Amino acid sequence: MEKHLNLTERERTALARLEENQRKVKRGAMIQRANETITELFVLRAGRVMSYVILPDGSRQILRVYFAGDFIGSASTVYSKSPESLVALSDSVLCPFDKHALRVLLEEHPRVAALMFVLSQMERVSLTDRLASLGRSSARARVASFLLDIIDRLRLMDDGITDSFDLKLTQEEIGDAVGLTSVHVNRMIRQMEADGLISRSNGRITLLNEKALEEIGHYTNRYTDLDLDWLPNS
Amino acid sequence: MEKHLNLTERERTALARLEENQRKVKRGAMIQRANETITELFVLRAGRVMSYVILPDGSRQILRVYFAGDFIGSASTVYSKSPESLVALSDSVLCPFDKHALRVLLEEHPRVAALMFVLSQMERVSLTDRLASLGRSSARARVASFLLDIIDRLRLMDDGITDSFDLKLTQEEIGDAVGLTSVHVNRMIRQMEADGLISRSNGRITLLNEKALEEIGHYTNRYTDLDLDWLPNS
DNA sequence: CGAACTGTTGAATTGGGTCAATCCATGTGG
DNA sequence: CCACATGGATTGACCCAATTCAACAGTTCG
Repeated sequence: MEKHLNLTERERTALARLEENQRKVKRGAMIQRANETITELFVLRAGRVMSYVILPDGSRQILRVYFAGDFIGSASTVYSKSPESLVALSDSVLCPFDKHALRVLLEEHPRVAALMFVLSQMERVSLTDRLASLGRSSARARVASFLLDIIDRLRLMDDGITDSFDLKLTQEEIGDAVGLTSVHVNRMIRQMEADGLISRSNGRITLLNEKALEEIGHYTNRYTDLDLDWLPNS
Repeated sequence: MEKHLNLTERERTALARLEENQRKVKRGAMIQRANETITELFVLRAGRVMSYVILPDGSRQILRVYFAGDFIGSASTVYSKSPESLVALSDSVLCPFDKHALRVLLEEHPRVAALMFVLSQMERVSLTDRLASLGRSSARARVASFLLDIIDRLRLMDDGITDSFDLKLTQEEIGDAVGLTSVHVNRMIRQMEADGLISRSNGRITLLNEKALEEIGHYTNRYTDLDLDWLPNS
């Protein structure tokens, strides 16, 4: 994200201070449980994390998958009890910090505050895209756009990624993210494989025809084409 | 929202400056068209507005309904082309301001910046609730939670509201908001009416058994129980 | 007054869910 | 090194919630 805003030394230091403390967590570890009191948020330094909620009938909705560099748990800035659970999808490194540290940061570094606002807006738009996907498209489309979103977000962090990536999600989890059962996710994936759109080996997925997948999933890459010039200059 | 943060005179003035210009729009007026270039955002001073996207197959997903006091179009802070359309659901009054005005505001008033961040987080959580609703619950549940969300948001602005409100949405629009067809929305509403959960006259809806509706819709009111004490003090 | 929405209802259809069996890869403890 | 347990992937048969299609009624408004 820093590529969009030339941070001053002072700002850089202030942000780095948030990452002073580190906590390693194992795959599957619960980082935050829904409805429990929270005062911390995190920078995800390495690994992969998901947020989700469990409905009263036991079904799960995965809200978002997070990657290195993301701020997570920022709902704690508004609610005293967490609206969502956070679980590590792979061994991860978290940098926890108190919401009061965030206050100091926002007070002293208005440009960083603006940046936080912007990041929050990006996440909002990403959620609306997924809302449209769940509300108005077919199972096939949902799976396609989900895969595309994940790979595009991985590309933001790692320029080396071309057309294949490690999903680190079971088909059940994919289903819980896009509102389908694991059985039906499997059918869609196998169908996409049969159609030559993707291929798989181990947990690794290769997108063989990204153009077609974008069409199927009604997908738009929002991560290019940002306009952050209006942000305060150093 | 100001009830949560005692703004100083200076801050109040700065916020008021955003509302210097007014624009009246009629019901049905397009305020912002998806994919068109944008540089403005708005404070919705009076009336009701919705945001939505149209998918390539022509179907529509309503992303959010906005009420007086809401900031709208804030995606313009990140994207040069609007990711969503905005249309007035009733005659409305908008206060447009340029994103550069937002920059000045954020630079000079860190507490206001923090507040904007917080509002943005609240909207994010609201979207995740709806995501869970679309992804993992039945038609009945979706309609129930949608109605509850609307009435709770109206209550925030108007303490006089008890159990009835004007939806100002057609059944087709409700469907486009919760991912159903208008036909099925009608069936759910009539069923809820037959079950004595709601009643209707004109466009007005009365919730006869809110407790039961919350149960059915897996609904949690997020608007109570906020924790904003950490926000910078004046 | 007529056109164009909006709401309502029934009948037929279907996309995705449910249930259940089987396969397969990884452990893991003895 | 083997026997067995466990969790995910895969597939088929059947089911059902929601969609589609279609007809009609009530309202609004130019």
